[in-house]
Amino acid sequence: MRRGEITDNALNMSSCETCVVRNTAICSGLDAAELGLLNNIGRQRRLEAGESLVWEGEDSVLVANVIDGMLKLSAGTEDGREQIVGVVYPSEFIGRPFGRSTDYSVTALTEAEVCVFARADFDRFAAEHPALEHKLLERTLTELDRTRKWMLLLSRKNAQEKVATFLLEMSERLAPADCEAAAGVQWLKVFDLPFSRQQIGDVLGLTIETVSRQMMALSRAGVIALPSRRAVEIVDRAALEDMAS
Amino acid sequence: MRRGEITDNALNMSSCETCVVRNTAICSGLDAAELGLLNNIGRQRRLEAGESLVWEGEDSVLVANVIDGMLKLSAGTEDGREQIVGVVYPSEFIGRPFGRSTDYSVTALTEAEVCVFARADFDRFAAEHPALEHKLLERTLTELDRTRKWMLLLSRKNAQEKVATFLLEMSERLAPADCEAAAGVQWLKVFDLPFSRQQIGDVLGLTIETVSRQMMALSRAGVIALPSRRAVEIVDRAALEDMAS
DNA sequence: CGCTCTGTTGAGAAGACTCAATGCCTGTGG
DNA sequence: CCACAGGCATTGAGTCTTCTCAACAGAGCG
Repeated sequence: MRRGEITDNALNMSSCETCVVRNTAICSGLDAAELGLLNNIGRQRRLEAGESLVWEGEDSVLVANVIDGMLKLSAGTEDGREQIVGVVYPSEFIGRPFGRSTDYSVTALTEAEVCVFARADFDRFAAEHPALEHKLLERTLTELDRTRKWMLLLSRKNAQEKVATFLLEMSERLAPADCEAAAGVQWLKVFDLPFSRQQIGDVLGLTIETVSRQMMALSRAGVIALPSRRAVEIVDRAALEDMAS
Repeated sequence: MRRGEITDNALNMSSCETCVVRNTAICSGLDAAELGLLNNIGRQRRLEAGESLVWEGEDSVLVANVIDGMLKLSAGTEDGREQIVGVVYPSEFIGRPFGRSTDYSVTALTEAEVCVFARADFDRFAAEHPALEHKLLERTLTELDRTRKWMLLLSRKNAQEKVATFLLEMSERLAPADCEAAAGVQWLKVFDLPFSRQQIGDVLGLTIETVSRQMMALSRAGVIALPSRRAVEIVDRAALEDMAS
């Protein structure tokens, strides 16, 4: 364990410079010297799919940046109903700086690579680096907008609209970032869902059976194709957009 | 009009110093000199109940601080379904700095007093005053947590739990801030709802009829009393908490 | 006193949920 | 390479909650 951590740090020493999200994460406003300091307080960590980083209700002692992979933020009622309240993608930020409590769990959906900080260390660093706080503020504002938009889906859309909207969002957010270079490709025609049917249900506020029925209905209608369990092909995007309302 | 604005500014000149939310709003980190500068770019504005400050889809040119009253943030689908995605209370912040688009409308629920800034002016000021950005970041993080918690309610709670949760939240958030002084009173036993039944439905993702039926059921069960159209008395708080799940 | 707006009540329909059974990949071990 | 177990997904039948549509009641106002 000790051994492993030292190795992680050693790897980490060189990794801020070479980090794949170096120019898109909140670190992008920092110069080389600042980056060195940040490097000292953070460390990289690998998560298996299904592994949790933070648990609901636990004291929030960690914050993190996602380097690779996807994670879910989930909240639940006492009686076991769960809702995924957010999905975190590479270069995005996880955690609640400047605060104690966490109201949700953070769990890896795929194998993931994150850059972890002790909250106290991060808070101190952020307080001294306004550029970083500014980036974080912009991100948080964007995330708030996105979350509010999702509220409309949860409360006012029916099962068909929810599933259609979800598939469209996935086809856009799973598109690799460098597609901007290969301009024109803003979304994927074929992709693998990083979610099980159960998890899709947890995102959309539906049961697993309803998700399954809606996906099958879309498939039967020729709007999408389902070549394998996790794979989706968007056959008629215009129709899917209509159904998303 | 010119006349009016000058008068507003004149009033405003004295009002930052005497502002009732001076110590709780994002301005609280600023010293007298900074406050003077902020004073120059902002102006106070009074809104009637029902009056809108920003419209959905419109370019976001304004940001504001709420001095008094309550406002709603609402989003809608093309076919007219509406969802209230947030409620803003005194000392809270409205708007999307550092960004173009607005995805929701801002409308006064009660008569309200707000301190308005042109977004460009505010952005510039914020960039030069990290303390203000820090306050704004904390607020935005808190709002994001609150919004995520509301998602759980929208997607996983039934009508009874939704209405019970709503009434409890109202009894807490409508409690005047100075109750901290009169320690122990964290919530109100009797209060006037700032929402119509329709608006409660829009907050909870329910129809007006369902809201009405649930309120009547709670009343019949002796958990609450409804002395008038807008008034609510919490008779058995423990029972109401149980029902909120 | 009547008008309008908001809220309440009722009956029926629709959508999603629950429970239960079946089918189909995937990975493991013979 | 095949057989089998376990997990995930699909399908079906029936129920329940909420919505929809429609009528009515009551407060507030001119």
